[in-house]
This record gives sequence, C-alpha cells and structure tokens, in this order.
Amino acid sequence: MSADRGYHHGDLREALIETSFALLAEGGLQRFSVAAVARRLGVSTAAPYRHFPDRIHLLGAVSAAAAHDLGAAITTAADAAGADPADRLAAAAGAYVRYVVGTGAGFHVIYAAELNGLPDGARRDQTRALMTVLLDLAAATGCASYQEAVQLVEATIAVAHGYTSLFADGFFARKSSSVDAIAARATTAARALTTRSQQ
Amino acid sequence: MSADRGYHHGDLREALIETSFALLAEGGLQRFSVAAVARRLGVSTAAPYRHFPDRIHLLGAVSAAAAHDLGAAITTAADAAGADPADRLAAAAGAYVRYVVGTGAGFHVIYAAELNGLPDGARRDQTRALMTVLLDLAAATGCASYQEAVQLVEATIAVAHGYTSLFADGFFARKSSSVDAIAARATTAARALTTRSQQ
DNA sequence: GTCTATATCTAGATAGAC
DNA sequence: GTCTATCTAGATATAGAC
Repeated sequence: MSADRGYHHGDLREALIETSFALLAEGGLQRFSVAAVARRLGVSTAAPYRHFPDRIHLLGAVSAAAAHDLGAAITTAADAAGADPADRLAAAAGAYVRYVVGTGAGFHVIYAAELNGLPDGARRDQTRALMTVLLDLAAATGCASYQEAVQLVEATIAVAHGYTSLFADGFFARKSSSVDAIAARATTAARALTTRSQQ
Repeated sequence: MSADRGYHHGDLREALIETSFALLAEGGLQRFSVAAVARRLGVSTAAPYRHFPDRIHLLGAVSAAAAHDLGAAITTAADAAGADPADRLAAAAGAYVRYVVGTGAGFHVIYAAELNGLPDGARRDQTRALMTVLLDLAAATGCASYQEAVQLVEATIAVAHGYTSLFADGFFARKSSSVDAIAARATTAARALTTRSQQ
C-alpha cells in the first residue's frame, strides 16, 4: 500500500488514496471530500468516480491501506522496544500517535461506522491482521483470558487515540506540541496500564 | 446552563443550545448544522440567526454551557469518589465519559479550534473554571510542579476522551457497549496513571 | 421574533464528448 | 480515463413581509 506507483496519468487510483491521507492529516474526516482530493491532484471532480464508485469506497481503500501500514508501524515499534511484553505494547501506543498524526487515519477512519456495509475483502483482511497484531502484543503481557486481552487493547488504543485526537484538535500548548513529545507521553501512559497496581 | 427555560416562543435561544447538545450527541460535530437544529425545534432555518449572528457563536454558547456542566459533573463525581486524591482524579475520567457520551460536547467541542477567535467572555470564564477544577484534582495527587499537574490532566483527559471517542464511533463490541461499562474502564485506566510504577 | 423566499456555496454523483 | 457540463441536495446567511 505504499510501494511502486506511477503518478496520476499512470495511476490515479493510487494517487487518490495517497492524497486522501494528506487531506485527512490536514483537516480530518471533517474536511475530507472527494472533490477536494481531485482538486489537490489537478484532475476534474468527476475523475475519481472512474476509480471508485462513490466516496465510501474510496474511504474503504484508505481504511485498508491505513490498517496495513499502521499494523506494520506498530510491529516495527514493538520490535524496537525490546523484549519486555509491557514495553512492546506501550510502544504500540506511541506508534499509533506518530502514524495517525502523520496520516489522519486512525481507528475513527479505519473502523468508521459508515464503512460497515462495505463488502471489501482487502479491507477486512487488513483490519483483522491489525487487530491480531494488537491482541498478540496484549496477550504476551500475561492476560488471563481473551476478554482481558481485548480490554487491554481497547485501553491502549483509547490512550493513544485520546492523545492523538486532542493533538489534532490543537488542544496541547504550543511548546509541548511536537509529535514526538506527545507520542512519548502516550507511550508512558500506556505503559502504566500494565503496571501491577501497588499504591 | 440547565435551569428554568420557557420553551421556544419564550426562549428560543436556550432551546437552540439544548437541541444543539442533542444533535451533537447523535451525530457529532460532523452532522451538526444550524439548519438541523432549527428543524428539530420546528422553527424556520432563519430563526436561529435572530439569536446568534452565525454558527460559530451558537457553538460558542454550547461550548460555554458544556464547560460549566462538565465541570460540575466532574466535581460531583470527585466528591462521590471519596478522599483519596488519585481516586478523585480517576473519577473525573469516568464523569467525562458519561457527560460526553450523553451530550456529544467533549473537549473537541469545548476547545474547538474554530472557536479560538471568539471574544466570548462567558465561554472564557467557564473553560478556565473547568481547567482549574481539573488542575486542582491533579495537583492534589502530589505533583511536584505545575507542569507535572498539567501533564497529568492531559493524560487523564486523553484516556477519557479516547474511550469516549471510540465509543461514539461504534468501535466497542455490542455487549461491552453500555455507557457505564465504558466509564468504569476509563476510570480504571485513569487510576493507573497515578499508580507508582512498581513492576 | 418568526416566517417565506432567496442568493451563494460546496459536495456527491452522472451523462456524454473526446 | 479524463474532461466539461449539469443535476440534486443541504448548508450558511440575508432581505423583507407579518
């Protein structure tokens, strides 16, 4: 989902997906529009409809690509974090922040309710793989049950998504606003989720 | 911001604010529109403009009311949580989830970037008061500095906002989807943020 | 203070020319 | 495969009647 593409007039389909990421990163789903993507690429507003039947299918393709790339980013970050399972899961939160601030495509896009009816096999495979990556990281920390692993994943993503979303809304003070600073805080907060309670 | 209002034809201004909350709770900022609020109240789409010069000023009034009510909800929850400062701050996360799921008006609305230019004194006072409530709760846990308290507030809100926002996007499985269940998990996760690390 | 009517804008989506 | 042109729909906002 990130490899060898010719540029539009060559591969408009791939260019539409890439430019969708750029638009999402700048203005969120709020300001995303098929027309804006087309304008950004210098093609007519009708052109995208040769490649995607409607807006939802374009977002579905973005969702699939994001699930794939985010899963890869998380795996890479976990491996870089070393052997401790709790550190590896916490690193996933930091990777989430960095990926989503850069692309605008977090879980609110990947798992958007409006995509639920889409019979998109590629997307289904990528989202399942992403969830498997997360559940494996959570299970490795010593969860007693599948249910517990699910809830640990939810908590980790909630922390990461919360930081990302407040950051995107411009909530954090200027001086604390570097992506890396926010990612580091998300990692620290996520790490606390697996620390055995000991007051 | 929640007391004695006659109904529209009596107090349309107040009714517009209340109905804005209902719309935000149902569809988020995404689907909020002045026209939809008017329709819901059975008045013409022009009527709101007799009370607010434009959409932004209506959202500003919503922001002020939300900051006030959320601050009150957090104070109440903290007091109900008892004397332990860490429990009191964690309770704020649970109160945030319950309030924002019910009203749709979280920090992304209260501190929305599009409201930054608004010279709205009431809103400024309410948002400052809300932040003071949170900083006091954080400081009481034994923060070494103002900066540390700010970051603890940020982490607590990030957790709460993350849960809320994933919940609103329909991410959680059906069976785990009661507001109270999500609020409880947010409280637990927030509580972990102040637990002294001890592996 | 509210209504009807309207002007303007933007988005989604389609038809038909090239 | 892309363009021009166009239709529809919904939103913001204003003007003027009542």
